[in-house]
Amino acid sequence: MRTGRPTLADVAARAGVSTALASIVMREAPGASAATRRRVLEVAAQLGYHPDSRARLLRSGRSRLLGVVFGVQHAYHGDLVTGLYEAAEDLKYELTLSAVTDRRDERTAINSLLSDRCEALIILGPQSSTAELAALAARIPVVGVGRGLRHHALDVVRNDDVLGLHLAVDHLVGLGHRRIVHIDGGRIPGAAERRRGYQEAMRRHGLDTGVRVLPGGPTGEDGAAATAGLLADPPTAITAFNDLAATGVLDALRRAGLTVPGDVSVIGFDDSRLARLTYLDLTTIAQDTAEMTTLAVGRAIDRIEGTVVSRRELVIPPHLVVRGTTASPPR
Amino acid sequence: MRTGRPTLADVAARAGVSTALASIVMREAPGASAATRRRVLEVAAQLGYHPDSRARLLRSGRSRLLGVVFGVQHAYHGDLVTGLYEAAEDLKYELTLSAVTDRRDERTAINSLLSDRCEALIILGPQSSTAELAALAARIPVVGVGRGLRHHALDVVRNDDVLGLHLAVDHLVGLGHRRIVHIDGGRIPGAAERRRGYQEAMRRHGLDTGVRVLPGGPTGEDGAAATAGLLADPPTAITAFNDLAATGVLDALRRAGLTVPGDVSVIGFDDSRLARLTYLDLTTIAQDTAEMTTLAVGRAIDRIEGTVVSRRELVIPPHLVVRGTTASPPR
DNA sequence: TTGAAAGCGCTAACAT
DNA sequence: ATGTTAGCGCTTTCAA
Repeated sequence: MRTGRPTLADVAARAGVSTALASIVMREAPGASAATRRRVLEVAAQLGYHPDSRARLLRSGRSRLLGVVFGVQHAYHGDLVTGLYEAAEDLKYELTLSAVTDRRDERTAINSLLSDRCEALIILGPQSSTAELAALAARIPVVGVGRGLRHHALDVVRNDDVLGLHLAVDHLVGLGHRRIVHIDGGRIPGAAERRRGYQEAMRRHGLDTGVRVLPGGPTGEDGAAATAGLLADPPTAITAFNDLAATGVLDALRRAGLTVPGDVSVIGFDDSRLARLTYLDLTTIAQDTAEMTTLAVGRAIDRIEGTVVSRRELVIPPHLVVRGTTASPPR
Repeated sequence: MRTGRPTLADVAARAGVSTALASIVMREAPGASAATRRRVLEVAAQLGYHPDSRARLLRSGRSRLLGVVFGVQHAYHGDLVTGLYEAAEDLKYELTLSAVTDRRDERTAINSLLSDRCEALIILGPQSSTAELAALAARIPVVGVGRGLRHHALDVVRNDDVLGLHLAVDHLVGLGHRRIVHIDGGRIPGAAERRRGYQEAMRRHGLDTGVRVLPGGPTGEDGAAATAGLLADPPTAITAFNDLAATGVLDALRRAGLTVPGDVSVIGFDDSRLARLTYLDLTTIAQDTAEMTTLAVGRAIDRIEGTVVSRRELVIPPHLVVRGTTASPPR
């Protein structure tokens, strides 16, 4: 039984070359003959050799590592991580993931990344205070994704939540709705912007007097509870803070004997997996995930490489996804 | 402006001690006076020093790192990763995550972990062939989670899918159902076991002649399609391969004018977030996530530390979660 | 309790 | 094209 894993020295010895030469081969750097290259690679495969990334990075000074903090429970973060991998790969950087869970907070996740010598941090749905993140940014580039962070030292890539609700309201008004209610997200990041987007769009359509915002929250229960208060005099359309809340809205409406979209139209927000279920078939607002991840990685690398960048906050327009929960109002 | 991040040498110099002593303090190892400890820690905080985990691990030989391969898009993997973090923390090991995405395959994910010098691999829902994993296991302990892998070199922690369907059928029979249909998962891992569990349980209740397995799959569409074939002569209860398929079943039933659970009872499998939505309120079979993750980490560490282990496959009993989609059959 | 020195596995600079 | 040497930042002897 072998005690350790093979090192570059093992490979070099067995191939009858110096470690430096073996290193050149493993790195696919120029400066080795085809024959040597072949032999070294063969021995490496035979020995099951994998370069030690820690030694490699330790020596070469740079890690070309992008640290990503994400909520492993957030379905949407999964989509974002997928996009980040693609964007990073194209630019020859690698990702190191650090999860936030119920018992592992963002600080812990960040510290672990710092010890991994990442060259920049991409934080999905940052929860730390702006001050904390700004302090961090003094030592390493920090890019927040999804939540607005107003600070001159922080880069942010986020969805245009205001526009999202403009699109939702425009769609509904286009269908003929005038009595449109917004169910709020409370103090959840993004809620204020969505609320404002709703109000602005309503005014733009001359529906100032119809503006009606109900207190709500991000969960299905929040959506259902808010809807309960609506049943006495139901509107013809409801914009929910997010898809999950929208499911609560749908549930409450149907339990009350109202049909969707026959009696009431409903729009969610996020285009989560949930919305795509044929079972729900929810009209919703989709964030441009690919664009956001590409920009986040690009921005992180710009910072690392000292590229001068003008705008610190990148706001990405979402788009409307029409499915089965919106239609013209009953007449 | 400083060019790099502070090293242990920087901290040591500034605190007026040797790096060896500073190292002792940073590692919380015994052998430094309280005064020294305080001073070093203070300087470290002041400098924003974070130990370089690469150098640290390189030198100390061991990494105490557990590599975790997971599907970043799989909601359930999120639950598992959360559990793994907790289990590892308790045992003083750390986790390194490597995601599988549409464009990043399991092999890539594993190789990256190998280069990180993890001491064991925990693979959630392994997709590689048993042969491939067995070859890997010759070099590093491999623990598969969730999917059965029959090989003497591989450790596996998985849910008892057979028992899961026993529980489902027992529950339905207890409610008075006799006409119970199972919608199959096709070639998805676990489908064969669930099918067998259904058949066994039906026979155990003397319902041999009522055994009816419909071809299906893991998606909502699969569930809906299978249900369509049932509408001419609907059973009083349906066990679906998983929660997602169950949503398709519910949708198809309700569209056909049948009520759940009034006319037909439905049981899912997984207790995913989906099932817990008040909107769905799906009776389902829950895997014991905490138990599985604890055992997976324990088993990985047993292998690393050479503890002798008898059983290579650990099969964890799931439990029934009764919600709103099951009731007594119509009379 | 503290310090000096060696070296983990690798890459980079310089030789040949 | 290939080899030699030094050293990344840390931990680990070993000695003081």
